[in-house]
This record gives sequence, C-alpha cells and structure tokens, in this order.
Amino acid sequence: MKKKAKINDTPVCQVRMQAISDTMSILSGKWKFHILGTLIEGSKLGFMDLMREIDGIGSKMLSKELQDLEMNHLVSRTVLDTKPITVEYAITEYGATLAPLINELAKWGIQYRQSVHG
Amino acid sequence: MKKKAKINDTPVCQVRMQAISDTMSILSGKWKFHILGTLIEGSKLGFMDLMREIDGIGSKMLSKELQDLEMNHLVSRTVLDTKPITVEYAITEYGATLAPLINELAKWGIQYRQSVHG
DNA sequence: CTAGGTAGTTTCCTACAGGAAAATACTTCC
DNA sequence: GGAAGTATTTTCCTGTAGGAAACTACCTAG
Repeated sequence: MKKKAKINDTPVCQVRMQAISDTMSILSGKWKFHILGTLIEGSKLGFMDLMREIDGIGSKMLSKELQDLEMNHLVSRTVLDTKPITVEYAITEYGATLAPLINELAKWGIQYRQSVHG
Repeated sequence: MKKKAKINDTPVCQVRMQAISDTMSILSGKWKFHILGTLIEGSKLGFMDLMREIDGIGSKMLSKELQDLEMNHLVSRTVLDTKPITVEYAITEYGATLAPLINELAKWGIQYRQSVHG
C-alpha cells in the first residue's frame, strides 16, 4: 500500500500552483504593492515624488523595485527633457490589470483586522 | 513651494496600504499559498500527506508554516487517537475566505504566462 | 528485533533581502 | 560660488528565510 496519491498531481493544480508562484515572484519584496498602489492612485510620479509618497523606502530599494516592475512591463519609465532632467513613472495598461488582485488583498486585510479586533 | 502633497496621506489609502501589508505578512514565505491551496483542494490531510503533496518542502519548513497558519486560524490541527498517532490538518472556515484571493493570484499568473508567451 | 510509518525538532550553514549613508552628476536659483 | 533639487548608484553591513541532514519518539507489522 504505497501512498503517492497526489491531489496536486493533476495538470490543473500544477498550472494553478505555478501561476501563483509566478505572480508572487513578480510581486515579491516589501515594496512592490506600495509602489503599484501609489502609481495606480496618482498616475505620473517622479522618483522623488515616490520617495515622499512611500513612507520609509530608501532610494536603493525604490530604484531596484522600479527596475523590476519596469522589466515586467507593469510600470513605465519616461525620461523627460525638462530643465532639471525628470523621470516620470506610471502604471502601464498591463500593470493596471493588477487592480482586482490588489483590491482582494486590501479587502481581505481589512476584514482580517475586523475579525481580530471585533 | 515645499512638496509634501501626499496622495497616500488620505486615511483611506493608509488603511488600504496597512491592510495589504497585513495580508502579505500573514501569507509571507515561500510555501503558505501551496499549503493553503492544497488544503483547500483536499481537506483533511496528515503531515506526511502534505509532505508528499507539496513538492520540495522540507519537514522543518512545513512544520513552521503550519504553525504560523494555525496561529492565524487559517488552518486547524487535530490530533487523532489512532493506532499510530495521526494529525489532521484542514482549512478552517476562516481560511476558506482566502479562496477568492488565491483565485485572483492564479488567474493573474495564468494570464501573465499567456501574455508573455503570446 | 528490525524495518518502516507516524510527526515533528534541532543543528548547522548559506544566500539574499533590505537598510543607512555617502558618492555621482547635472541644473538652476540667489 | 554655494545651496538645493533632480535621479540614481555604490558600498558596507546585518538579519532572516530557507535548505540539508540528522535526531527524537512512539507504534505496528513481519
């Protein structure tokens, strides 16, 4: 009676598990959701704007996380030819598809607080 | 003209950001979603069952992650008085409220693969 | 009495995440 | 000429997440 019986061994489960890993990998780290959330709220923000909006983040992390997000086409980076050079960060159309997911996260978190508190 | 102008300084944003941090904190780590997903699929699994289902996890991590999830009332742990002692892990009613969130994660990840692949 | 199954805990190690602070480079205001 | 603003990069350091492997402990079937 050898046990192998894998619930997760069905193709559909494998695909879902992989998809969840992909998503979490893309959105990994302490700051990605903050950055994305901020850019969804106020489209078109400069680097220093983001520093001011996102409480506690350092320039190194912001820079790195923005690069990650840009690589995954969730955020766009546009260098403007202004007097002092300015960079404009914005959510892409594709990045905006994360809104329902972010809403679910927020919804669950809020409900969690209520269930703990009340 | 000092810039402070915080988009994120509204109470509603603060609450949402905090809620997202809470959620991500509770579901942090490499394995939580795998464990939760597995327990949602096949309710009532033993420790060794979970080891077999979750490819690559070690006993230390499984044990620790299950403790975390139990502490947050997402998973229940029941010791059964069987011949060789057996422990039964299951999703709680509360843990099941994560299903929509997990679905969003999977949905987005699947869509991501498609958009990358073409 | 030994092999194998149950459910973990403990120890040791490494790699990476992330923070603080300084450096870079260029421009404009006064 | 110096302060202040733009946008990073670089360096150095620390804590923790997580993996491998061994160990505990108890039970049962052969």
